[in-house]
Amino acid sequence: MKNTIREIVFNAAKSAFDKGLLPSDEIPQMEIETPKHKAHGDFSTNFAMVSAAIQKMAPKKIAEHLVSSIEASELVEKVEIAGPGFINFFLTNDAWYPVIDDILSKDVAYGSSNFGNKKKVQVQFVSANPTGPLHVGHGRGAAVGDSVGNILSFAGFDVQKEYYINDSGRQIRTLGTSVWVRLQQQDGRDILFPDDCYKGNYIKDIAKAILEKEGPDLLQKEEKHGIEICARFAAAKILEEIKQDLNSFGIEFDQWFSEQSLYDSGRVDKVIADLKSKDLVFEKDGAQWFRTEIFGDEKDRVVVRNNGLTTYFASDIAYHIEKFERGFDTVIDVWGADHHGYIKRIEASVEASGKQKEQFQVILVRLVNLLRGGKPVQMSTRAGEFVTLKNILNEVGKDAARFLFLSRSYDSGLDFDLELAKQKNSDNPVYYVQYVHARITGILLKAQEREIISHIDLKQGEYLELLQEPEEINLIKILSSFTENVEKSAKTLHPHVIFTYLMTLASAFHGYYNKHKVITHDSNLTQARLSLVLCVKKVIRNGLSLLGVSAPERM
RNA sequence: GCGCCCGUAGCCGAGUGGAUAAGGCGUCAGCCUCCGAAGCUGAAGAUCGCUGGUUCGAUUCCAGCCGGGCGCGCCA
Repeated sequence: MKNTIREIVFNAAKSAFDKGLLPSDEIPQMEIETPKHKAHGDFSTNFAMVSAAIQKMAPKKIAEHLVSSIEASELVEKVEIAGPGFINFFLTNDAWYPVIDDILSKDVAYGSSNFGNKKKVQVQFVSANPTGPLHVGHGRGAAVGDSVGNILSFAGFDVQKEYYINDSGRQIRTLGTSVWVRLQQQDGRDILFPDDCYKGNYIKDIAKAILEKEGPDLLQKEEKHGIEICARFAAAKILEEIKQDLNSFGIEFDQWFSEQSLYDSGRVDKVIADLKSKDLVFEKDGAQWFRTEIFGDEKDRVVVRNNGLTTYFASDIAYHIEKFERGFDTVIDVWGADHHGYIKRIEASVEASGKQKEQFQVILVRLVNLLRGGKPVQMSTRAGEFVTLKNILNEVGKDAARFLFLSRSYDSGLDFDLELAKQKNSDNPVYYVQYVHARITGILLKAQEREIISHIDLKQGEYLELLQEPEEINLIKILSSFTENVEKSAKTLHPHVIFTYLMTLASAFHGYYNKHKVITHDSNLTQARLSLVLCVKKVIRNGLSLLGVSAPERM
């Protein structure tokens, strides 16, 4: 619809120039926007104001000439000049009806577009160490990453979702030691539990599980070997549980990428050697440093320590360069906001490999404050006690959790109240939106029962011109803006744009429902309204699915 | 101290440089013999942290200050 208006403005500008009303045929960067206030029309352009300098003419004068050159159209009811020179377009009701047939025919694809031009994008998220269960913070990151992937894909990007497994020797060895020590303790030996080991109770469970599998001989093994066995077993088991948790959170990754594989294939060594040959890595104090400072970082960073071991950063450089070698145009990482100091470092790696730093983007997700009835839930990392993602899913359910995680911009902190999330009332926005879907399904079934329609999934709108109520036209307008909202969400990488859109649509529907009956004694009008609400149902479903939330037929 | 992020009503918060700053919670007053009340309608509530600057126009961009969060390891 916006593009149609843009065309009308272009043509009018050209015609005004041809007629000699405007001195220049240059068309500046102008906006076609939907005004905040209905009194300002359906669409508005700042053409006259931004043209003032080019045309050397007062904005109002330009607007007058432009408006006088607009060709009459069935879509446009009237055009007004307002304020400092805005040109406001008021469309006829007829202009909006085609939206209904468009939605009915595109169905699950309505809202998708070619905005991304099939550009290859990778979204990497969660990527938690396989050393313990996922917690709330991972949940928010997971919801954000998964939705961003869905939205980009819907907007026409070629998206791959990836999980980076930090399974490098060092961390996994600590995990192995943790299990090994617990094993010894459970066998009655008096061993002090090391401070840098993982303290959670899940370690004890893993110790029991491995003892069951390997038998008591395990305890007699030489320590180094025993730790190794424990490490492998524990990492595999935890990763399996992480996969299950993510699965019940509705998330599937296209690829699980192992950090260890970067070492095994020699990529880490090769990258360091390459950087050294370009003099981007140098030696100081017995360590190898990457000159990240020349790329804008605060200081240079160590990639190989003076004890010969590589840092986490070393494999991260190799990993990000490897991603681009896989052909991605853009690589997006979803991180906890506490890692923001790391961005410059990775940008440096990306630039050093010859890519633009804009091709690497980081979504920083702020922390989640877990509450119960307004009071903070105590989480002691010292004791390894925390509320896991699994606990939350069991308590509040996938849909409520995901919707709340995406309810606001990720660059704000989020209070997640377990009591609130469980409530099935208007305090809980997920039900507000899902209720629309269930409610409409109810109406359609009723209409089918009364034999007004033979099937609840109409393929084409009927008697649309009977939709004359302002609430009806307003609903269609909101429906028609779904695609541009998806694009905006994709462009800004902000899934909460979809959340806000769904709330707006749901609110408009509930208001309409309370004011007007869909099923009336007038069968033509009823069919028209059924066409409309079916479209609302489909768009609600499409929007919810981008957020990974289900659209129930009944609640 | 340096760097990044945030500052919008009592609270939570939306807002591609545009005209009268969404919505929700909470408060107050209403709506079910009628398609699902997990819903709706109305009222009250804001010097958009402060001060300058850029602009025809700033909540939005820039600078400084104030307040909050996070980060500044040869940890991951």
